[in-house]
Amino acid sequence: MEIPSKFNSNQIETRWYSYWLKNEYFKSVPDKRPPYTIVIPPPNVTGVLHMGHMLNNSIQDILIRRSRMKGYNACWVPGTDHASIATEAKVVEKLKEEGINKQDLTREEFLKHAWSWTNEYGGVILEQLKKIGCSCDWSRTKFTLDKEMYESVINVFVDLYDKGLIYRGYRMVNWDPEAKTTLSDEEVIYEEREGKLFHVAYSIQNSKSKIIIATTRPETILGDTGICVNPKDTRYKDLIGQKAIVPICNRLVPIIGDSYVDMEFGTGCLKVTPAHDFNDKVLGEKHNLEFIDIFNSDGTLNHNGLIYNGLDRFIAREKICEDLNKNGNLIKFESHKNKVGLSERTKSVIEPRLSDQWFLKMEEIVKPAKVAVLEDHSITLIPKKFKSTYRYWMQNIRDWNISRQLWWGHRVPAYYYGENKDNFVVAQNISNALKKAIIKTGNKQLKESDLTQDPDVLDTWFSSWLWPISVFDGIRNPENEDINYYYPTQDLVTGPDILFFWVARMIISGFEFIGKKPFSNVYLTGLVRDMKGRKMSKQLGNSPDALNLINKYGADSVRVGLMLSSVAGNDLLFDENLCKQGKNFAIKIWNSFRLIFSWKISKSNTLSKVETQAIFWYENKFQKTLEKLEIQFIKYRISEALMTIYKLIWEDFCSWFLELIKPDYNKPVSSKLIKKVQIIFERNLKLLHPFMPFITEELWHRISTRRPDEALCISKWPEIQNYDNQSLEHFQLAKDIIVSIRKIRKEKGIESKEKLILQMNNDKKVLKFSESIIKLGGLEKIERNIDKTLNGCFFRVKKLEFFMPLKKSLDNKLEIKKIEDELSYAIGFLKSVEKKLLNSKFVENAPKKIIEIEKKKALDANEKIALLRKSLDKFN
RNA sequence: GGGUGUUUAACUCAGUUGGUUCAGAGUGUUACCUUGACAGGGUAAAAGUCGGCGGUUCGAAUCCGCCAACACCCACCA
Repeated sequence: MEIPSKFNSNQIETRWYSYWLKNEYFKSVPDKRPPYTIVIPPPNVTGVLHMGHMLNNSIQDILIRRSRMKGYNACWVPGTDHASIATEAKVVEKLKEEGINKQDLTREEFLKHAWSWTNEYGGVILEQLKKIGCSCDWSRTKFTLDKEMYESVINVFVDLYDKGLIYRGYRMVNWDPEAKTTLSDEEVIYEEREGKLFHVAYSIQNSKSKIIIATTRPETILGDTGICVNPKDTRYKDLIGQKAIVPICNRLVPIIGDSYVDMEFGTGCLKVTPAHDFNDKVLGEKHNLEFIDIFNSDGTLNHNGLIYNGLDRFIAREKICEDLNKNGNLIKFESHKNKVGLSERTKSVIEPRLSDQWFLKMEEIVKPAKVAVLEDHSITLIPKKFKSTYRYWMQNIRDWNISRQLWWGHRVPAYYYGENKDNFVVAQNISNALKKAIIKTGNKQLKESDLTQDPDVLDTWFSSWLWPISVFDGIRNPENEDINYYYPTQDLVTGPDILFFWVARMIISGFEFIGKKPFSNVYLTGLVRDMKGRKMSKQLGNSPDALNLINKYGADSVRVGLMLSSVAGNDLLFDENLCKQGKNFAIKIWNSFRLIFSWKISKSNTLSKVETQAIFWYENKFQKTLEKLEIQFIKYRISEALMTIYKLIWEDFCSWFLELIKPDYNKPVSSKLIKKVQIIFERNLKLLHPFMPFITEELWHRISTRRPDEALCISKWPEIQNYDNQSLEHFQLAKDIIVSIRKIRKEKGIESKEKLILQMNNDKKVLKFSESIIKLGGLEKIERNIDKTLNGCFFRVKKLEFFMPLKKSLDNKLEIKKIEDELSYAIGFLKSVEKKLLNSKFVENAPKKIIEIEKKKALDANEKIALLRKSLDKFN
């Protein structure tokens, strides 16, 4: 097979991905092997691949591919999320461009648009995952709105409702009076605005004194149901328990005490409007205050607004101020900066408004999830620093508001009969609902058409929290083969920003619905940021186009680039140069392959001494590296593992091993050597495959013709074997000597072609790799004795002294100075060690081991000093 | 405002219960090297008072306290 000199990544990527798919290497069905399962964090169905996905999914692919090679039944389940808020917003926007208003559509019409949008763009991101090499079992692809997935969510809702864990309540939501819709927190932007702080006097019942409050929104006075002061505030604490009279509407409201009130702010007195402020709502609930809603849905005042009924909230504000002033209740106003929440789309000021919602009681069901992570450690968070975040959340858990005022999603399975909102039943579908309603009311005349389903849908997380279960249909069918085999899964890889939203809730649901944890390890990646440390976002436009990067550098290289700097849980500053580094690495591997397979092969079946040494050393080095790699993987130090392989291949394999066995120009190598090198090369490819799947598969097939069952991606990961550490130390010594020789060559300007002689006084047996030293040092030979009469220079490695006779005349003074410098350093070092050993406190307190080490340091230093003195003798 | 982290070479990061020959890696930088896989390369070198101050200890990058800067999550102040 001809080997192109240039490596073209794009060509091989498509070829090998379709080869993998054709042979169904990624497909998994339960069998006798142990399972290794990962469920993908489902990306938004309408999303496009960004750097965060690339990082996240590269890590999952590395873990999956390695496990597959290690003999596990690897199953990576892909899929997408319907992402109600994001998707609905996109659809609304698109319709708007076409001149269609959401309000003008029926629910069914809108959903039709949403589905056609989903069918058009949905799954694009999954195709993009294929581009980066993700080895998912695509036959298992799931979407959170698929029929089975939908049913699972509904079943869970009904189940939790029947257990008494779901209840109806109300909650403050962000209301956009212009669009007349609820906004999620993400859709509200806060803007600093210059406003006014009004000081308003409230009379106190049965008293001539007044109490003055400060407010930015005087129109909400009409909804006031309390006055609050800090109980520690000596100015007001005596008033607690008394009643105040709200101006204009003359309502009698209690004066309450709560430490929430900041004594320093305004007058230290707070008016409480529970129906129109997030904090006031909390206070209102805590102190049992009345909730009075004063607004219509369009932001005008309602009947509770009395004479202001029908006026817009901002006009009402001015009128009320005027009237307060007339009545003498407006003491003063001052300018005041505050943050105002605006609707992202309509830019109108949002109005906090009470709204009916569904809630899930959390207190009881979180218990096993707390234990699993914090007590029995059956679930590990990586890195473990996230445990404290997890703990904090779990201890401050609040009931989960699971309803959303949207159409795109799983519709709340509650059915109302009659006008009263409290008359409803919860059921899987309308026919079940009818049965329940008939039983509940005793009215056999009820028809399906008398029932109205709740218009809201469920929070997206209320479907994603079931993901590890529902992808295996474990909710509807808890005893099926898949769920029994694949669940619990092993690893979950995701970002720390959704540790609470998603990860914690999956743990909760796992225990609640299956009675088992959903996964054993959670690997939390960092956020991908740009070189300035900014989060990558569309608004900033600082996110590189992921697919462009792949085209430019190749998928393998981009994967390497991302992995090189991504320590678990630490944000990574993404620099395109890292992809370049990845590409250089790919090219290096490609060229090493070209070198080996360009050699002429002789029929000889022997190995030279250097070749034997090189193979022996590399075998040992490989085993030691493999051992290191296993540890790094156990600890999920994936970027370190990549660096380990990077160095094994670039340094050990290319720079040392290949240089050692490289034949002289145009000389052949023995067939025996080629066979050995081939095995070594194949094993290198195996270690590298999870990180760089495409180039490794390509080279694997170039080495020899393979049957389909011999593909690299399903080949066996090398088993760890014993290795000889001492030999590795001996080779390290040889390397140090070679480096010293190269240094002298450079210093003295000796060409690499010129053969040199190395002399030493020790027995040559101390050098186990002398032939290797001769080859890479460019030596003629190594001699047993140092000839002191010759011109040349000394160097020392460990405790050995070497001398190289040189033809060039040398400046002896310089040589002497160098040795003297080294000597004075050694003497200084010895002194500091001796000082330590003379310190009685050190000797008394330090562990024996440490003292031994110090003693050895002194001994070694003494030996070195002697050696240096001997070298100096030569010059005298 | 509450919480959680981070701060080590020009850059991105390691540094595992305080203790081996004076803190490591990759990239970058500098010098030299091109007919023999690869200039997308090779060989070598330089580069850090471990954020600041104080404490514990025979000994601190590592443990404790305070301060500073930055980041993320939560709540956003009448």
